Amino acid sequence: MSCSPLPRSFYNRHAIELARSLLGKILEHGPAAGRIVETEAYLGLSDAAAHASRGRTARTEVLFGPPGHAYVYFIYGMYECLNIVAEPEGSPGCVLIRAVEPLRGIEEMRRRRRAIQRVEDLANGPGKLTLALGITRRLNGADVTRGPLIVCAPERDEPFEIAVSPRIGITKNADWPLRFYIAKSRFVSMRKPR
DNA sequence: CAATAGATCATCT
DNA sequence: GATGATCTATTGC
Repeated sequence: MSCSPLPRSFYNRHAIELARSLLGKILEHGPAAGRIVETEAYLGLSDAAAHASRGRTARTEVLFGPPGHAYVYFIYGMYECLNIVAEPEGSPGCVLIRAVEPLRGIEEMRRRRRAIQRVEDLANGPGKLTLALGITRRLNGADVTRGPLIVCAPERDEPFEIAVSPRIGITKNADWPLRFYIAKSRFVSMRKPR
């Protein structure tokens, strides 16, 4: 089962706007798919917490490229995190995907996360969802409008309320309210800001 | 329940 | 050489 990707124009706007708009959308990688329930905006040069704040390097290259591409980076020697590049080429805003609600390919997700019992815990964190969906650095720079990793609109648009909080796990600009999540979702990550 | 330790390495100083 | 957009297991109350 597959969905049809959102167009590039969807991503060509400010990171904060994109972070809100990605909530409720479907993230699909092969047989595995989930509904995006939690995101964070990273703003670029003005945002000391953003990787791109230090300018253009080998790692941050994709952030400065055109919108609608995946930025996947390796963190803490162990995990990988998925971002979607926002804003026009040259402007490095992006959106960190922090949690998804498993929809399809749940058996595949369980296989990739052996020890996990509850469906709620399969992808409720940035490092967990990449494991559950099989997303690795091989997908860094991949075009999210073309696959194999794609983002698309849900078949039925269900209304939801968006909650806002500070971003999680950062030390710089730790009070900026750039984390967005679906208010009543059981699938958002639980860790507290620091 | 909350707090913390340990795993482990690419990136940048 | 230190740090980091994390997660899990374990310890302690």
